[in-house]
Amino acid sequence: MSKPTIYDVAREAGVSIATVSKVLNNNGRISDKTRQRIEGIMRELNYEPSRVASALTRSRTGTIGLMIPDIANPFFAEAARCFEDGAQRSGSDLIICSTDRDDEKAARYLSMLLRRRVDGLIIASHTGDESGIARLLEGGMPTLLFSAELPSLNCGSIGVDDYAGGRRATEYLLSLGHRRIGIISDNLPGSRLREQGYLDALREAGLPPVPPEHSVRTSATLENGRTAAREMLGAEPGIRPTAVFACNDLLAIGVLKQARAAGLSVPRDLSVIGFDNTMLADICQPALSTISQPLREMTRRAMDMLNAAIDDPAAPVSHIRVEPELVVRDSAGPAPESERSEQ
Amino acid sequence: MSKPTIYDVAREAGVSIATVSKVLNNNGRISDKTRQRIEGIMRELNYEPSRVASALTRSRTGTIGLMIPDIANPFFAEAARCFEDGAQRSGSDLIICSTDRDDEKAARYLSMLLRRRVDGLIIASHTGDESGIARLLEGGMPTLLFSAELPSLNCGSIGVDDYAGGRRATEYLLSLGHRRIGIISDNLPGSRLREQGYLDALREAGLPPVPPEHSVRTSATLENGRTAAREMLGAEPGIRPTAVFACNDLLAIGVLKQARAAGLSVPRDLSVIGFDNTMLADICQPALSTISQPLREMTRRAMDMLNAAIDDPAAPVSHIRVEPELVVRDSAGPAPESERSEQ
DNA sequence: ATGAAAGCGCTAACAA
DNA sequence: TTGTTAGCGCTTTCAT
Repeated sequence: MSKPTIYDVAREAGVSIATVSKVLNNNGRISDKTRQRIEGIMRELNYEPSRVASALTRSRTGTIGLMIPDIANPFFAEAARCFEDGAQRSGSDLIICSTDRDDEKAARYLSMLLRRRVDGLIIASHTGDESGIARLLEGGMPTLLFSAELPSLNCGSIGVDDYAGGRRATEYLLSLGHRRIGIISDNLPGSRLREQGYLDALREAGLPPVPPEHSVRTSATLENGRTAAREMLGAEPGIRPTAVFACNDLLAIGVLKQARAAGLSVPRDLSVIGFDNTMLADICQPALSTISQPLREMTRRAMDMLNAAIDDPAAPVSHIRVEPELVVRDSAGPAPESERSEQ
Repeated sequence: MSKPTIYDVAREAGVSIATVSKVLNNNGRISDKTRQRIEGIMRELNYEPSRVASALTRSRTGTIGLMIPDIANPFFAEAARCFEDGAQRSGSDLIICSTDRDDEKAARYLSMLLRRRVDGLIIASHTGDESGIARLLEGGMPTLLFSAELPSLNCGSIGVDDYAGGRRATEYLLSLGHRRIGIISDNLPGSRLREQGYLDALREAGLPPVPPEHSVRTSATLENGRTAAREMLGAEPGIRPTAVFACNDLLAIGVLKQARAAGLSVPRDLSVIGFDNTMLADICQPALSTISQPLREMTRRAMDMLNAAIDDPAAPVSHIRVEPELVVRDSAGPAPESERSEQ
């Protein structure tokens, strides 16, 4: 009473297993009559061909690994969903691994994925140590970096143009008349680029360098955003920032929360802009103006790139950067009259 | 230059593959000396044993399937994270399938999981058609229903006590003096139980039956919550509900949004209570009072149950119901003076 | 158009 | 303690 195998189907149909295999994979020449008979029997037997057996003979398992920091983080959950759909379209399944940005955990997952002989790997969780990825590449594993570039490695990548995004966010704030603009950034490489865009935008606007107390770097949680904001907004009006650029939505929402707790009205007393445009941006109050990553497009292209790499591991890798977009909602407004820049 | 196999290790170590297999699985008697030599060689060769080959010989693949409506939905993302950790602890990997509550999609995923020969299945996505699950059970697939019971099927299940949760939410609102309490519920079986708890609580409080316009059933999106609230709150004060129980957080947040749009202050003019206690409840404004599902505990026990079923498919199934808990935040308050019930 | 047979990389008796 | 061997359920030449 165990699961039927290809032998059962063959016996029942009075043909050889080779024939059954051919109808399974739709190759070879099979007469319509036998094909239909065999298909009927498969249905009758509730036959499900073993993908583990076929993975052993072919070189492909039809599974791809996705490493992210945490599936419970809405940004990555949304990305994972897109990847899942993409994998599905190309007949693969996804194994999602939440690394918590823990190098040891990441290494364990990596080994697991290798043992599973995944066809390819998408890494959306920068692990700090490039050596693991370098070894993957040496081993010939098709690998794609998502939202992270490692220029020293010959590994394809796709991500939003973080620098442009940071710049765009800052320019928007500047255009609203803000001149004291704080930043809360994450430790990740992408976040550093966003910060660089921010700095350049300020410099080009002729503003003085950002004082250290208006720039904090932390890791991306709501609570950290709050803490950072508490310090930054503690100063008196006229000194504290009139706007802050948070390098992701979670941090931005922490700022919103803290502003409220401190009795500051957003956007009247303080403007806030985030990054990522997760569903949270639409849920918080006031709704968050933010920089949107075109996830759907990014993941679609990522899957295309990965599939290409799987089909031809020798193909040259590419690095793609897509344009982020400003999404205006309600959390950023004109700088207070008294603080307006002259431009 | 392909991936090393057990043969490569054996040759290099000058032993048979059986010996290598034994150190791999830590069984059989192996002298410490050879074990260490073999382990050294494995490391040297960067050997990763093929789990697909071992899955073919043993009966287990070490993977379990998780069917949910949508990984991008925070409640399920949080649950998936817990499941992932649980699977990890027992040495398995998770394949997550977002069905969008689409029966056809669910069927496709189901077949894929069967072909992958998953060791077990957690179904957290009620698909409406029990026949698929019935067939699974017949086929001997260890299956666990999460947040859904199918009394007609001999399938283990674990979930929160929805009835008690609905009741608890409603009693809380009653205790705040509300007497016109609306409900927005989902189509899912769990949601119906929550609604039943709500109805019973109202009846026992001696309140008149809920008029139809104070009870809407829709599917769980923020937008639907908003729409439902728009209708329900359109009536004049004195007629419209002073409180609404939304059967999940997403719907509740929709209500919050609509209340704000309609110029109603929460909780002064309207109290709102949700269900699930997702991270959203803490992010929205005012923070949402809600009924919490002890996800961590539920998923831990779920994994235990599933593993037990995998180890002994003949063992009797159990149905576990865990207690939900009221989490008080800021979205529910006393009923307006003029509306207080007498009790 | 169909079949026979040799693997794929492992595990698990059973021998030695 | 170690080795031999027969599968596991498929795919894929190569014959027929």
